[in-house]
This record gives sequence, C-alpha cells and structure tokens, in this order.
Amino acid sequence: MRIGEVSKITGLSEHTLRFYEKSGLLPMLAKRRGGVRDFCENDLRALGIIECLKKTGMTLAEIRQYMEWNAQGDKTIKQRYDMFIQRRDAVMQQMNDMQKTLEMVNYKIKYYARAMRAGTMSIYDGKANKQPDFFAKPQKTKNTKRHWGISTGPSAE
Amino acid sequence: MRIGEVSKITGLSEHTLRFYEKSGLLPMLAKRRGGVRDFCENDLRALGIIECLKKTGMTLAEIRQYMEWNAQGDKTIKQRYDMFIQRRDAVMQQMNDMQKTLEMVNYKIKYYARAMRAGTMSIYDGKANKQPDFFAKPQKTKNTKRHWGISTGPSAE
DNA sequence: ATACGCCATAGACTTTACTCTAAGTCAAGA
DNA sequence: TCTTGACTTAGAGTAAAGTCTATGGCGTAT
Repeated sequence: MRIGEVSKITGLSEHTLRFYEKSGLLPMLAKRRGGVRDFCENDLRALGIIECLKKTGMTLAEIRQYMEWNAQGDKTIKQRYDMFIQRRDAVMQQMNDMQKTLEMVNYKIKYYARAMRAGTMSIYDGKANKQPDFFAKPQKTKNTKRHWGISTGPSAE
Repeated sequence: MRIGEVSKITGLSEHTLRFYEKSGLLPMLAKRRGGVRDFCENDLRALGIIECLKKTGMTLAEIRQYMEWNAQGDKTIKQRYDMFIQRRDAVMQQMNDMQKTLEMVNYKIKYYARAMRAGTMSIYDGKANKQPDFFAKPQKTKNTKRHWGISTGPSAE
C-alpha cells in the first residue's frame, strides 16, 4: 500500500504521513526500492494509535517514546501499560472538562435564545448574572451532576 | 482588581492575560492612570467564556470576533446564538471522539495487562488483532454503544 | 521514446498561542 | 529620599505540528 492510498484511508495528508515517519512515529515502515513507502496493516494500526494518543493530549515526541518502547519488546511492557493508565485518566479528565464546557455553552444558548425572542439584550439589565464559573475548583462536598456516568473502565484484572 | 490577582484566580499567566487583551479578547477592560489594568467581575466572566470557547475548539481570532459582536449589541444577537449552537455541536462531536478514544485506550490497557501477567508479548503471536479501527466511518445501521447519553441540551425553545 | 502520475528528499516557511526580555513607570513603606 | 514590588510597553523568541516548494526518480500507457 502506497502513501496516496493511506492518505485517503486515514484522512492524513501525504506530507503529514512523511512528517510522522521522519519524526520516528513509524519505525517499522518498509520501503520498496526507490525509497517508496510500503504501508501494511500494522502501519495503519500504528497510525490509528497515533491519532488516538494525540486526542488524549500527548505530543508527537511522547508518542515517539511509546513507539520506541514498542520496538524494545518485553522489557517495556510495564511502561506501556502505565502510559495507557495515565492516558485513561487524562481522557476522563477531558470528558469532565467537556461536560463543564457543554454546561456553559447550553447556558449561553438559553441566554441568547431569550434575548432573540425579546429582540434585545436589555432584558438582562440590572439582573444578577448566573453564568457558570469556569474557574471554580472541583468541589468535594457536592456531587456535580453528570449526564453520563464515569466508569474507570476495565481494571487491570 | 489588578493583573496579579486575576492570574492567581484564573491560572492564566500575566503574560497571557496581557496577550489576550492585545489580541482584542477583552475590549472592555478598564485601565487606571499609568496604564494599570483594572479587571472587574465582567472581565473575569469574559475570561471564563474565552477558556470555554477555546475548549470547544475555537481559535483566538474567532473568539475575538465573538467579543466584537458582543460590543455591537442587539444587532448581533442571532450571530452569537448561532455561534453557540455550532459550539454545542462541536462539543458533542468531541465527546463522541473522546468516547472512541477511551475505547481504544481501554483495549490497550487490557492488552498490556494480559501481557504483563504473562511477562511477554509473545502470547499474541499469530493471533488476530482486535484493535479498534480509529479510521472507521461512523455507522448508521448499528448503534454504537455509549456510556453516556447524548442530549442536545435545551432547545432554542 | 516520452509524457504522466505517483512518489522521493531536503529544507524553508507558516500558524497558533503563547512566553520572555529590556527598559521604564508608579505607589507605598522605611 | 530611596527602595521595593507590582505593574507597563514594544517587540523578539519559542514550541508544536504541520505545510509547502524545488528538484528529481521510477513505472507504465500511448
């Protein structure tokens, strides 16, 4: 499989795919004579992992570290396991943040919907502002309502 | 309220706060004689909105546009309403993405947990790889399981 | 044979969002 | 008065992740 097809499948540009390889994110990528990159199923899976880890907030440098651990085999299993546990925590934190973000956005939608019906913002003159506090520290005492339960996922078993 | 205190409250650096103002994100910010910035409650709320909108994926340039609409009063209510509807969609998309990301991370946690117990990756030799496909198109026919229900939030009423 | 499409490399450039530096102002306390 | 600490400005520098350009090499359809 050559780079053009991989670009179509993944949605990543050919530039980006070459950039990833140059950055050490695809150490096992085979090349045909002439230097043409020859992507296999494993490379596609690696690209899937890369995109996944990016979404969890990792930098390309950190992802490269993971790929190096991969290449080192059995002696780095624990590092890799620990990394994914960390990533799970990061993802759950992001989900919490998105929930808070959604609450603010929904507040604003209601706020502007009301102003739209009135045709003016002046309906809010002199009124207390109930806008959510985005800098509030997470509270221990009061369980903030959630629209979805947080599960820690499968344990280490 | 001066910049140092605001920095402590928001967690944003003084540099960043000045940079935001220079970028037009805080058009109403008052200054004392000598040029010292004087933040009020509304400025804090504006900073909350800025951080919120950043999390929804907006750039500072786009957020600045919103702040300009704010300053223009009643004639831009619809633009601002529409913008927050768009933001809600973006947030819900991100939540879906995070769910997919979490599934991949949990798969990997199980994968490495098993390898850790065995002490080797070789237990997977010759086995089919069940790693989630990160580039799969969203399917219409099969409701993908979710850990949290997606609500569109309050409608425009 | 030659033109076409796909691919290669090296390296320069871009965008976004900060982050820092240098040099200076200002108000309050010893 | 002098010092200290918090603040100011303009502008330079940085980091991350691409993105693009110039130039050239293959393999194949006409």
